[in-house]
Amino acid sequence: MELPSPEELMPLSQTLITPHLAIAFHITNPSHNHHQQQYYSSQETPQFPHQPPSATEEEPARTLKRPRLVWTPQLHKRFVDAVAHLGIKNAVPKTIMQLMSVDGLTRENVASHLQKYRLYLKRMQGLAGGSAADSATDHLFASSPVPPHFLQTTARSTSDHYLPFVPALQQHRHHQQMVVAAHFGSPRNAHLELPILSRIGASVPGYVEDVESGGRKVLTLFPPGDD
DNA sequence: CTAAGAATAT
DNA sequence: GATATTCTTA
Repeated sequence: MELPSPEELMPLSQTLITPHLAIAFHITNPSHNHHQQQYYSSQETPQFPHQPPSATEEEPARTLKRPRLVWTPQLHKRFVDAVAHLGIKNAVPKTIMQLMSVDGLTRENVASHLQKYRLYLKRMQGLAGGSAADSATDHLFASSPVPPHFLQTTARSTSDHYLPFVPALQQHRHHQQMVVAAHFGSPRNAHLELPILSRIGASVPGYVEDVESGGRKVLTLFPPGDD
């Protein structure tokens, strides 16, 4: 099965800044500092107010506060594809995350989304007749077709995985995106028993996308627009 | 100890 | 409401 080549992949990206940059730019908690919550390209150089009296120590990357993840339809599609490919059994946050191989995507991100998605699926099974289960909330979930076997009332025993992992093709239409300097994409999760994963060495290049959402700067893993 | 999943919190 | 974080449990 075709695995996404770097060119085929959506410009999946995660706004990431190195701990060093975060410190240097004094980027901290968005809820406390949302007015300065920004992510800078390698060229934009913000003028930060000042350095806190005793904050010159490097803070571990895992301790840094990550920006809120926005689940774009593209990203959700990757999620669904991953779940479909894995089968309900193996579709747990960690595995899904690994198969998605989206740079910067955390297990918690996936876990939270999975929880919501399962609720959606459950709610959808109730409406077997044909009445649409849309409440403007499900627009995201409705954006990607739900694989039939997701809606099994009881878990299957055999054949639960077979769908090819179809990468979301992207017509190089995303122009001037800000390419961030920080590139966390490395063979971070490159050892797994899953055969497919061994072939997925690819993490996606980094693009930065600031998005206004409810007055807060938020980060997207995909540029807005076409699919 | 890790991580899934549900329950809360922001 | 969407996503994050906490909490309990496997």
